[in-house]
Amino acid sequence: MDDLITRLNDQEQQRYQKMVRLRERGINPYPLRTARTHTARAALDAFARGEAVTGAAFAGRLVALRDMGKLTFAHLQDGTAKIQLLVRKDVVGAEQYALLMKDIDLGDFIGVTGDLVRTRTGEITIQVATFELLAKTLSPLPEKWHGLKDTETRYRQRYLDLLANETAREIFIKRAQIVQAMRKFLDGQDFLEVETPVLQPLYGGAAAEPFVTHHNKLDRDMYLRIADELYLKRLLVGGYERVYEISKDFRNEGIDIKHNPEFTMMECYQAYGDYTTMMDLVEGLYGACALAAHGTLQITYQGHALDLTPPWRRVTMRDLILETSGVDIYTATDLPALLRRIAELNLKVERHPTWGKLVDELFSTFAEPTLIQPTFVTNHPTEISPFAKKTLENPNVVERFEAFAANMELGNAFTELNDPLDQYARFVEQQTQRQAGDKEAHQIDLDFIEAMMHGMPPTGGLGVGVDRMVMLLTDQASIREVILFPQLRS
RNA sequence: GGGUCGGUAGCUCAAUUGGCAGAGCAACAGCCUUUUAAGCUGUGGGUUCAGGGUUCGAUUCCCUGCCGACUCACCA
Repeated sequence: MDDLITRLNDQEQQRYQKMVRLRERGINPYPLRTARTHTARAALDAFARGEAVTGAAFAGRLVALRDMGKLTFAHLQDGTAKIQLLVRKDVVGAEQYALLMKDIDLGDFIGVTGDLVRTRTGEITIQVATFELLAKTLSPLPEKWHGLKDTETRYRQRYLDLLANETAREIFIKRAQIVQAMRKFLDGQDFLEVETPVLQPLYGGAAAEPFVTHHNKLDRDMYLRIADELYLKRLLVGGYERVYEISKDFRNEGIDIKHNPEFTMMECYQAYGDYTTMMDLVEGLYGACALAAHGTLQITYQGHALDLTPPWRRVTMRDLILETSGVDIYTATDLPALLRRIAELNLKVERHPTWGKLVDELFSTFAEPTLIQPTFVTNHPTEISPFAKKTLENPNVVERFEAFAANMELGNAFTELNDPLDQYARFVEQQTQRQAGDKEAHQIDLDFIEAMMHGMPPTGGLGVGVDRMVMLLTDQASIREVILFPQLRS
């Protein structure tokens, strides 16, 4: 403990000395119990309604002190609101008053009792009768006016950000409201919330590199899940018709303004639905969450006015690529033909191109930057969609959509593939990609195939990035602003 | 992983061509009975991210490393 104390800076040393003085006078700086009768919000509201609030007990953090000599104004912040304190030396007594002035610091938790009054300026204020220390603070808090701006400190010591920056506190309240609305919406549609393994012997359900870990007693490597898909579908084989899971997924990829290695995903599956069912679901879900966070479907994101009112625009990937790049992927239907068209556009080609990957590249480069208003982009290449059913008209593309708004992908859904033999063939194709060097291609999951051989109903499935949704609904450009403890470099 | 910019007191920020490292808030000692970024007087507080180099002298210039932001690559 001594080594901790010697590491304290000068302000922390002073606070520590105050704590020692308090103990010497028989005052426990960390008492066991708090007697509270009112939150700041409840008391302010009651008084504003004209009710008298007398002999009330409050608890919170001391966040401002204005010492006028024989009286002091202060502000107490609790979990609900900030409320002004008026402490008069002639009311609390010289000894107590001196305690406040000498040994209680900004940031300390205190409990006060008193009556609510209005000051001359009209502010509803607790006229303090008694006060006591509830918890001593050793480190000074960030400055009251400029707040805390240093991004590294804001993310690494999020508690300081939440204390100093009102908007940060509000974002995570909205996040909770959004997730709550999501659950309520899905529960209301008779979806069953389930939990599936995070720790998996094989990973799958998305194209991504996993985090690898090791089980010591079993002496085998395990993977943190990259998606919930393959386990949730097993539950449809098991007879549940509508299931969903809201959970962390993990992808071992770069970190940037829209990607965190662990992120929250909502996946749901609905038997006897298809991808159009999922479009209706996305519109309903986003609507419910937007209403919970905003009370309206008209939102502003990074300067863009967005209208979430259904129906959202629905456009095929082919039409969108044709419209934005001039390339018709239904004319250039094989790899050599598409490569020739792409060469004309001077577009860079990756090392292991397939027709599907090039289509995706064309889409990302030309079409995606144009997608501001909510849009369902449909009918992706079969090659990059190993879990979706092919369309009747064209086996090169599948019944799939990705939802976009403000150039951000918001969700991904399929008419789920339930043909075990086709599924096996897709896995084999993925394996080929894998052997060609694509680390993100799927491994063959025979256990999943076996499940599907027992029969899976026709199903619509959907994945929605919860962090992305919160970004959109709180107007935040960076995913780090909507994750309490985001991954930083080290 | 590449590029650009940045890291100075507890917090927010200054510091001229390379010449004693400063301010506001916070802290400390005082004054003040209606303030609310209270005010007034005085005081203390620095591994200038770390290590090396150039120089009489480095917060400043150079190199290496660490950390962050943005950006590119990557990313269903």
